[in-house]
Amino acid sequence: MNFQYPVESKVLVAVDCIIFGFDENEEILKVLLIKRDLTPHKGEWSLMGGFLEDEETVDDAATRVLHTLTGLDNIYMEQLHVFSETSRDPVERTISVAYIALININDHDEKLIQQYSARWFALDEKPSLIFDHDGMFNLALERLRRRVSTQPIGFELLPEKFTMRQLQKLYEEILATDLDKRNFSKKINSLEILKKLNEKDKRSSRKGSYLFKFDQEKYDEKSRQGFHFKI
Amino acid sequence: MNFQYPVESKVLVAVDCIIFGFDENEEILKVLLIKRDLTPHKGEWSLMGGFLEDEETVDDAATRVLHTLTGLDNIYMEQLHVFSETSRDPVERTISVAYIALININDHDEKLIQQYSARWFALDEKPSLIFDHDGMFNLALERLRRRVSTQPIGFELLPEKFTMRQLQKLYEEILATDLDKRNFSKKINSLEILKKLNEKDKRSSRKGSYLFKFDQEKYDEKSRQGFHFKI
DNA sequence: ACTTAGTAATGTACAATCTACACTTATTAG
DNA sequence: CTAATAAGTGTAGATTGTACATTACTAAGT
Repeated sequence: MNFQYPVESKVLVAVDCIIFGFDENEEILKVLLIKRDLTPHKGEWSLMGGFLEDEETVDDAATRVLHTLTGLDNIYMEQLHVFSETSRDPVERTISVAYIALININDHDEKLIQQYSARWFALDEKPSLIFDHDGMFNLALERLRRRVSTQPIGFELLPEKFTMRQLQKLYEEILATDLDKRNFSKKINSLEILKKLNEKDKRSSRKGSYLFKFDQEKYDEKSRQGFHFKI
Repeated sequence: MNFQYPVESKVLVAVDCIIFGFDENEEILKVLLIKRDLTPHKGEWSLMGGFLEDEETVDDAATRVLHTLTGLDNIYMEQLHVFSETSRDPVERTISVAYIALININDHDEKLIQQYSARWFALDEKPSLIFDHDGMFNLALERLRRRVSTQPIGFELLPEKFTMRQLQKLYEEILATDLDKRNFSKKINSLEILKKLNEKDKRSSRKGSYLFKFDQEKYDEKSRQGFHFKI
């Protein structure tokens, strides 16, 4: 095409990822942060991010950034919000598209985490972040809280096979509330989107507790029939 | 500051607005579209949009764009999603931040609408739009359907004073469903976020129907106390 | 082989909310 | 004073949510 728009200002576009993980041992939610190695604010904590490249969508860029830090593909990821205060990045005008990502904390590549001086932080130990990253984090947590009640995304934070207790602890942690064990499993089971396996996790007790798997096909089928996930 | 990022590609950033309005007479939801006066696709239907300027946030840009077309300030507006396919705009690489806006269809400035060759379309008469604007519209409608059940934003589409019937028709139209009159008003009243006025709308019947106002203060107070709007 | 320790698994009664459904009331135009 | 028109309202039954305590299972230790 030969058309061109009248001269308009172009800006740098970045993506920043709020990466949540669930620590199975401590049974708490954590966020993955990196020590920034660019000036300004070198050495301070920051979200993992990167700039949009020529042949990428912003989703592509976020996928790339997530892969770079974790070594993982197929990470659950969702666009959060565009942050565009003119002074948000003191270096140059940059707008940033924030993404929420959910990963199983045991899956990621330790070497990469070290290479980027990254660290998992319990939410109540999260340091202050550079630029407007604290705002991004807060919005992400809010969104996660709402999403986890209306979409079956909690499973993204757990291993493929998990116990009912793990799932409950995950929800309790994200929603910052206590739940009744009986009511919780009743509720979850009534959704009919989990497969109960003939396999037990024996680490937690002599009796062992049954493992479950999220049944994506069943969920998709039910969704097509108008089912809405709700916890 | 004297730092500078290594050379990264900058891109054009646009905002595009999906503007919904509720036609009180026809009792249907409509969308405001403009006839594009730029090449390419000159003369085809499009969302109202504009480019991000130097000293603006994307919210500012959307506010400006909305004001330009409607003459209105304080329009309810919400960031929807970033669209960034590399080929989405054939002229130049442009990413667009889509916004949903809700306005009272009777409030806008007729002259401006004419000046921009804009027109309100019933949803089932919406023409195909340029670029990826159909995708933006579809996502906006989905989002509106979810939002209207969980946030008190339906009122943005009605005049300040409205009847219970109008509110119900609005919900029926957005949710594309029929609702029971008794259950609906019971539900709405139980939320206790409307003020019933001592004033009737006599246009619709000899008896006349009471007018209501959304009580923002009461809503804010209840929200602070953990209340969640839900229809 | 029996006891113990420790978590897993499960059911019920009551309260709250949702759903379906139809008649009476108020008003004014004629 | 009658007719026409939409507004306004209640109840019973079904479903869902909530609070709450006991029994079941397993293996390790004696």
